[in-house]
Amino acid sequence: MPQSIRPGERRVTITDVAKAANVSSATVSLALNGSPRISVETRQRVERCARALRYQPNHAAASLRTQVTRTIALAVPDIGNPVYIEIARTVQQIARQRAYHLHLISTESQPSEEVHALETLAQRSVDGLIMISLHGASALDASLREVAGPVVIIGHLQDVICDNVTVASAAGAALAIQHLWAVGCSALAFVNGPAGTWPSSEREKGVQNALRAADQTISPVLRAEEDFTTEGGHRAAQHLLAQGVCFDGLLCANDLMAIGAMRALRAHGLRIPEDVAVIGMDDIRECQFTTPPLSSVSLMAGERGRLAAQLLFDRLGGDSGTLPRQLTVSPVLMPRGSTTPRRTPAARDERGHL
Amino acid sequence: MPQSIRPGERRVTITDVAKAANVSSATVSLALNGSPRISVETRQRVERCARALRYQPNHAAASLRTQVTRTIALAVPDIGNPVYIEIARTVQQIARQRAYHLHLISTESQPSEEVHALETLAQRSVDGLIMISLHGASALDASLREVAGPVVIIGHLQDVICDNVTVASAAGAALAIQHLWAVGCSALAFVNGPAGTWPSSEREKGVQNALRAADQTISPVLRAEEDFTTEGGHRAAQHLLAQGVCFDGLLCANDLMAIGAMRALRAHGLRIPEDVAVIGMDDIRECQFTTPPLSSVSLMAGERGRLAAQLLFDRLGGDSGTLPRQLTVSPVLMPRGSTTPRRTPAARDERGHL
DNA sequence: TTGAAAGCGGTACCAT
DNA sequence: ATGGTACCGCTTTCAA
Repeated sequence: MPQSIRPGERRVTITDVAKAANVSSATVSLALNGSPRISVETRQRVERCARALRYQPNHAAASLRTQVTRTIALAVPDIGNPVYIEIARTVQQIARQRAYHLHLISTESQPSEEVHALETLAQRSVDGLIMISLHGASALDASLREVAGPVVIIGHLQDVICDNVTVASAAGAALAIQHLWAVGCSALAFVNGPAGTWPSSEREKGVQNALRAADQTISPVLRAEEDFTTEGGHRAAQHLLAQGVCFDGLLCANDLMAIGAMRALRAHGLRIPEDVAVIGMDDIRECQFTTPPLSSVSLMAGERGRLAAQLLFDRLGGDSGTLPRQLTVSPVLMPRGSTTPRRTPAARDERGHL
Repeated sequence: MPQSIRPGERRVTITDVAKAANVSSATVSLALNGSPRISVETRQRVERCARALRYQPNHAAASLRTQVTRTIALAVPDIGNPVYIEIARTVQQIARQRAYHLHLISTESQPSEEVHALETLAQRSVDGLIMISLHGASALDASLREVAGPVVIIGHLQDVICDNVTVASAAGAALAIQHLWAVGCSALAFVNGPAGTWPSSEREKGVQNALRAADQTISPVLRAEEDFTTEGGHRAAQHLLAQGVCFDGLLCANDLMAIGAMRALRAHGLRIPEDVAVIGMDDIRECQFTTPPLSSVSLMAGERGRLAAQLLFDRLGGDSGTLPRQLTVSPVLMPRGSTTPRRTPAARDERGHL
């Protein structure tokens, strides 16, 4: 007969439940885990006792024995960037579906923190890891080769030594440049992210490709390197303006920077899109709420998260033998108010940024 | 002599290190944990061997033995809301300082998920928990009373049965209303959040108080209940407009809603702040990047995170006997472009929202 | 200063 | 269908 005992200090264990239900601890374990080898009657009695005693299985004990934690980790470079939050939501959702916990880690893009994240795998804190890395994972290469469990990298990989999901961001940048031309821009500026990161060099490459592919004579493209934040974009645009650079179309390496840049441009008396058309990349939700709404190139964040989670759970599902797989998603142009075509293409000459 | 062995499948344990270093596993444990009772010489040898074998302590085993995980959890209602991210960053930072891991959980405001978060405590997955709850924790009351470890609630608590930090959001709402009057508004509208949540009822109360306290005759205050998202604010504003409601000042229950509302107002041909002054609450970073910049009432998110973490770590530091403490922070008005005073107060009569 | 051994709380094998 | 019991890998007495 189960009775509602309030135990003092000691935690209630499987043994307590066993005693209360007059069975062995082994039986309790089987019953609570829904083994078919236990009679319905016994299972129900055990369940009642467990509930009455408010039994909660000790996670550490179980995972020590089973070598499984039912937890995965997601390491992002910056928890303040909405695009990673987007990925986190998707991954979280899929993890929940599979009854896994999600450990969210913000690495602040520091390699030491990234290595630390990989170590949680070795320490058996988590069963698998999805990591978003901006360094082309080159710094992680060594750690990655000896890693102690399934890892999926979102981002670029020197060699494909583990599953990874990328986006054709060079193509995305080209898409953006072409769009700026299409809406009537002729003098383009390009605010890139920090040098040495893979996203930055890919975007650079995409811009170059677009220029080469264009029939028209090459318009001057200017660059300013800043970090991937709103403040970075703001500073970069101010810098461009201070140098007296003349442009009527601006591509920023991501939306956060574009939002910062728009603010700087407007503070400088420039109208968007009449004087300068602005486009970002990522297509974060905020794009819809700026004035004017910010055009962007979607880098399919949610989709990348979904694919990464899928790859990871494939591995966790036992598919550990097969070779690393690489998935690449294609960017999609999202034109909005910040790049609406000039009504009067001829009026372009009137522009000026003062 | 340590040698760089590449073990096959089996994980390398403390025993492997012990063998390699010709000591017992106990000694390895002591040495690696920096016990002073181990000779320097031995410690260094052990450390060399551990490194050579790439030994990583098994977290489950250690925490099973010590009953400590060095992990805390933070449960937020919605990971998509920047204000919770702000709190998460602060908590993360403090946790890192103390060499604790942070488990971030998004409850989507579902009581079942909140209870689940509490259970991770009982399961010994984490040592402590900070939870942001909108329900006034009344649904959690029962679970909270029997909780198996230190908990800090950010938000309202029916009875102060555990540490908690709140913000005087009623006072904040009053602050906002007074500000709208101060800048020359006379007909106010108020878009509140979902009914039944503590933040909503507090804001309502604050608005009422401000009205009562005002000498002037009471201006009509209108309300629309929506959820705490940009979309919610957008819908609410559209609704107000569609009903032909006349107002020149708008308070939204949070910034996300205010941003959505501004978009709807502008789409309706209204100028901000000339036709309608708009103010939100929370003071999220995005406020600075809207057009015009959104006035807000800071609810001190970062500060609340910091205090909560502090309370929690006090408990984890052994201070478990003392009574629950309750901390309340005061809101701060952050006036920006969306509520700049009318140049010509008389011109108010000209306003109209079509 | 170091080693032997007893757990921590489950799970899973092997009996019965 | 159930019970006995040997682990999982580490920490921590207690002895030597």
